[in-house]
Amino acid sequence: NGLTRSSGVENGLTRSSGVENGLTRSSGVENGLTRSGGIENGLTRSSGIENGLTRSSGIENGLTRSSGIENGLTRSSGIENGLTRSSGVENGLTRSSGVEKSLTRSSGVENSLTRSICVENSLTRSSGVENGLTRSSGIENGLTRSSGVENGLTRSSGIENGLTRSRGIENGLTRSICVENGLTRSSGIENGLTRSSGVENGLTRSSGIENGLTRSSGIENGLTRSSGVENGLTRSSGIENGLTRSSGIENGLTRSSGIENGLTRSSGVENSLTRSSGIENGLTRSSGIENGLTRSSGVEDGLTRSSGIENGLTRSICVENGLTRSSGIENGLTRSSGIENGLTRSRGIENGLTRSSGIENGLTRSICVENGLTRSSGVENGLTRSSGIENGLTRSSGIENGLTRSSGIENGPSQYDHSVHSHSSTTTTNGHNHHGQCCAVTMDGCGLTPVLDYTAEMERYRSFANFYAKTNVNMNAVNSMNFPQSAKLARITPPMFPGGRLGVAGVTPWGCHDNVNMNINAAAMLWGRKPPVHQATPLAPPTTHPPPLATHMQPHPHRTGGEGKQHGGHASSSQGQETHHHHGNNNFLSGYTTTDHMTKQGHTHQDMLSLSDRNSSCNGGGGANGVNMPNFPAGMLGLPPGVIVMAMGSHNGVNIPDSSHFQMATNHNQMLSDCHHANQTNSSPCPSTSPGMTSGGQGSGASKRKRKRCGVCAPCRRLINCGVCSACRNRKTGHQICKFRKCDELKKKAGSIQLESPPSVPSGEAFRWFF
DNA sequence: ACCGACGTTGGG
DNA sequence: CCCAACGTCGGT
Repeated sequence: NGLTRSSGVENGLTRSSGVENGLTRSSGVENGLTRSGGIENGLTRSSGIENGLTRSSGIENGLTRSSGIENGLTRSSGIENGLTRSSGVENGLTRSSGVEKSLTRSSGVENSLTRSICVENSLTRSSGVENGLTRSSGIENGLTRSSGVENGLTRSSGIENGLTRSRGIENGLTRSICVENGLTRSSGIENGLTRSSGVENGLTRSSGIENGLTRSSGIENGLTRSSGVENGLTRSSGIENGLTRSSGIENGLTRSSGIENGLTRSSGVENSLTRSSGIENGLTRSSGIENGLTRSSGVEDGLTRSSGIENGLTRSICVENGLTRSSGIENGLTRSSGIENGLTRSRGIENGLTRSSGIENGLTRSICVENGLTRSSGVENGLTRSSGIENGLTRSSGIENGLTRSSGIENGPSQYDHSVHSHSSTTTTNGHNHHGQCCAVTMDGCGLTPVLDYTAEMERYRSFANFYAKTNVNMNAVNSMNFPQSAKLARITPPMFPGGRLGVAGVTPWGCHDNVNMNINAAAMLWGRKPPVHQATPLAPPTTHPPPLATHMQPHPHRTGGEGKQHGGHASSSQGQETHHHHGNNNFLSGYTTTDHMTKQGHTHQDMLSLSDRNSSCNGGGGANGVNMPNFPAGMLGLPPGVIVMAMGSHNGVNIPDSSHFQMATNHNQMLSDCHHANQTNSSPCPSTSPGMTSGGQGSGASKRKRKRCGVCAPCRRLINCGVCSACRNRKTGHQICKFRKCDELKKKAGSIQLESPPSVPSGEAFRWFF
């Protein structure tokens, strides 16, 4: 009962088959092929096409329409009750397949590829696109929309109930993968790459970006937002319930990874790099920075904040429960590393270097310094403070339980001018502390005050930490379950710096000789009664005796004490060299590379987010090409077995190695799999043979039992029947699963016991996820 | 090897 | 009881 009509066609083929009550019409076609098959009650229409191929198959009650296309390919297959429409396309490819009750629309496209695959009840729309690729696959009840895009790639895949929207993009790549109930939105982007993958219930939004890369992956219930960025790279990965926000950035790199319940925010930054990684329950914030590098990594429950900085480098590494803050700095370097429960603060500095490293429970503060160098290293439970200094040098190194204070100095001590006369400036030099009090420092009027001050500061901080922790607890409570993923999420185990052991080890952290000649205004101050008083209070409760380092290491099983010690001296000395680099170099990027190299500590896991090739397409990231992820232990975000990597068949858009796909994938596997024995065997998520049978002797002929789908192979991951294969067409009588969903394991002979490859998906397999 | 069909299983 | 899907058989 169908109507098939062809008119004004020249050398074209118009074919309708298996149609019931449908209308198939082709008009104004030239040299084109128009084909409709397996349609029921559908309307298929092609008009004004030239040299194009328009094909509809396996549609039920759907409308497929192509109009005003030139040299384009429009194809719809396996659609049910959907509307697929292409109009005003030129030389483009528009394809819809395996869609159910959805709307797929392409309009005003030129030379582009618009593709929707395995979508269910969703809306996929592309409009005003020029030379762009818009692709949606494996979506369920989601909205994918691209509009006003020029030469861009917009791709959504494996999404469930999500909204993916791209608007006003020019030459950009927008990609969403494996999102569930999430909102991914890109708008006003120019030449940028926006990518979201492995997100669950999250909001990922990019707007007003120019030539930037925005990427979110492995996020669960998180908000990732980038706005007003220009030529910048914004990346979030492995986050759980976190908020990552970048706004008003220009040519900057903002990266967050391996965060759990944390807030990472960058705003008003220009040409800078802001990076947060391996943070747990921490707040990392950068604002009003220009050409600066702000980095936080391996932080736990810490607050790292940078604001109003210009051309400065602010870095926090391996901090635990610490507060690192930099504000109002110009061309300065502020660095904190290997700190535990410490407060490091730099304020109102100009062209100065403020560095704190290997400190434990210490307070390092620099305020209103100009062209000065303030450095603290290898300190344990010490207070180092510099304030109101101009062109002065204040250095503390290898101190244990000491107090170093510099204030109100003008044109004071430099590295080779050792005349320190200010009574308020005290420096301990001895790298070796003979016995606790040997190199202790005393100062008039400073006996107790600093202690109180420090205590107050730490209390303040701790209250913050507690507050923040509580906040997150509540946050978690809302989400009920403790995230199942968190257990699987690679533990955040940044290799720690040698910490307070630096000085003890006898290694001069900076490799400088001047300390020996320093005028020592040695004064004793015994505020080093550290352990019982305030240090061991809230954060490191009962364990007083084990060396602090060991204590610290405890929660990080991946790290070995030997490792820490082994690299201890090396790392510190490297930092010393690095210092010089930075000092003489205004370009943070160059020093940046050096730094990374040094802090890598021999780990080969560099650039775990696989920035690599993406940099080439991003100005901001370009400079950071050599950037490595410092201090990430082998286990951190490596790809464990079971990783799935989805590239959606496109070889050019691949860049899969995104570490973020890690656990999420595994979880997803189990979710999709109907096998629930995953935890019974750790080697294989789902035994091919039911546990009960165990045909005693040999699995040879036995196994008459019905086998289960493995749940992890590519076909098993498919959600929707193709609707066009033989199995689908003969569903009523055939009782067979869709050909494209047939488990790879079940395809094999029943007898063949697979000894080798466990269900971990071979990388190649993942590429066929939806095909 | 592929397809269609039937009997049957296992889960909801 | 229903449904999805596995195992298997026979035909091409």
